[in-house]
Amino acid sequence: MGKLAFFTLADESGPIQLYLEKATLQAAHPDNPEVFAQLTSLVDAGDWIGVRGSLKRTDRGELSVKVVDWTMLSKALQPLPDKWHGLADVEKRYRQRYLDLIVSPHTRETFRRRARIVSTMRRWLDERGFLEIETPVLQTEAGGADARPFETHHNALDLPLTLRIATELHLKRLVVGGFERVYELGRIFRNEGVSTRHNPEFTSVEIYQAYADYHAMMELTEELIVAAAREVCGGTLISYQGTEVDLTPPWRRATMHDLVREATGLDFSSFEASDPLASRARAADAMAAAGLEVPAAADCLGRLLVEAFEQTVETSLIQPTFVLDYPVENSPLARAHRSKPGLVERFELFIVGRETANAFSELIDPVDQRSRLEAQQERRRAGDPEAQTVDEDFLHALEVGMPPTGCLGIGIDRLVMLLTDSPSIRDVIAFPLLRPEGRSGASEAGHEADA
RNA sequence: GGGUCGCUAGCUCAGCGGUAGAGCACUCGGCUUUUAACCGAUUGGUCCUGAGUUCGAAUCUCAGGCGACCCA
Repeated sequence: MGKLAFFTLADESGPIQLYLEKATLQAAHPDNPEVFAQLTSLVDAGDWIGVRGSLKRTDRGELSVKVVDWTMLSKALQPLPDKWHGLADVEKRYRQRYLDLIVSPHTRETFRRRARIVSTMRRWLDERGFLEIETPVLQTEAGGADARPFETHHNALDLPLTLRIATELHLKRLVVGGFERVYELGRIFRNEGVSTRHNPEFTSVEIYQAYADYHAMMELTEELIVAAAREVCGGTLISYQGTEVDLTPPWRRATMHDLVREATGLDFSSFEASDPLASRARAADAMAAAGLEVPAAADCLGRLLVEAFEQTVETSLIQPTFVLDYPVENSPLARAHRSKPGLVERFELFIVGRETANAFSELIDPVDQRSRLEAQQERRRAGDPEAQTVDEDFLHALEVGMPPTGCLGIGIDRLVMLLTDSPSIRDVIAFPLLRPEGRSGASEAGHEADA
């Protein structure tokens, strides 16, 4: 049996070396000559132990605790992953996140940053008089976005319910009620596929400001995201997956028409004809001639424009870019453009080729809103499962009277990906949705290991 | 939805038609100023599942499961 041993003791604040000297321990425990052997033989990597002792620097200069007493706080029954290689298996990192967190400081740092981003955004909004109000997750009608909801059921009321796909329609009711600045930062659920950019439950913040329009929301977007970037990246020049991204405002503003024309040479405003079908046909021919796909579901000029944008422009928008003025057909909740017929006052923010925010001057005209939602309902009947429904109570609220309002929605997960240099949305969600494993899955994963 | 790749010990991986392996971890013993791997020994496996080909399958074929990445 030796006379000396070294352990590394770590808690969330970091590691420190334990200097274990047989003579010191025995002198402190004259009644237990085996104290050194017990400590070195009973303690394994992963156990939680407590120690008492004095600080010293070893001959190698490492700050250490010279241990005189110790106690086992919690025993690890499962061995830790290889201390050098860590958890290389991506799937295992997601399925057993607790292990990933133990062995990967980088993963821990990502979730610390996520927390700081969220708290910075809340503080920024609170300081400017925005009020956070929680709206229902369980809804009889899922509205406010083009997406399919999760369906559930309330037993006592025998009532079918859906999980919310957006917070929009309730926050607008609050504006009707007189709150001029409201927001909600919370979980949204969409019954859709899973990818490096999509998780069925994700976090968004929606912000509503009365007497503002989408131009004001652009400035708000810049300031809010810059505040988060400064908090976790220390500035506005960041690197994402090897690409330099400059978040210094002001960010580029460009209309969807101009961006599509730049990329393809196609001027969609020139396709307009007196007959909507003729407009659509002219645009379709031009797109086909330019080598673009023309999906049948894109049944009008506006949808074709968006299609052309998605095919040719979207992924090329690396530096932050506000894309302005969307077709009315794709934006049933946005206000008609003040000067451009057929368009709405809406922007989406793209960074590293990904939609990161969406905003508009709100549609507050209840008559216009009703006809747009009825058009959506018609699409739904025609087989589009993502088309919106008519929410009569929401329309009633608009009839009571809503002030001009700007709104903004930001995808928190995608923003966190950007600011933590994470390639997959699963890297920024602690427990992303995964298909259950057939055999060992849930039961074995229940035995947690500790650091 | 399409394609490519992966799944072998707790972890990281090798083996690619002929007795299932290595390093680390675990257990036991030795060493003791170490910074991923000190020295010895012992443990440890439904080679993802199922079917097929074969004298013989972790290995080849097919189907399925679970993932990763790319494309739409």
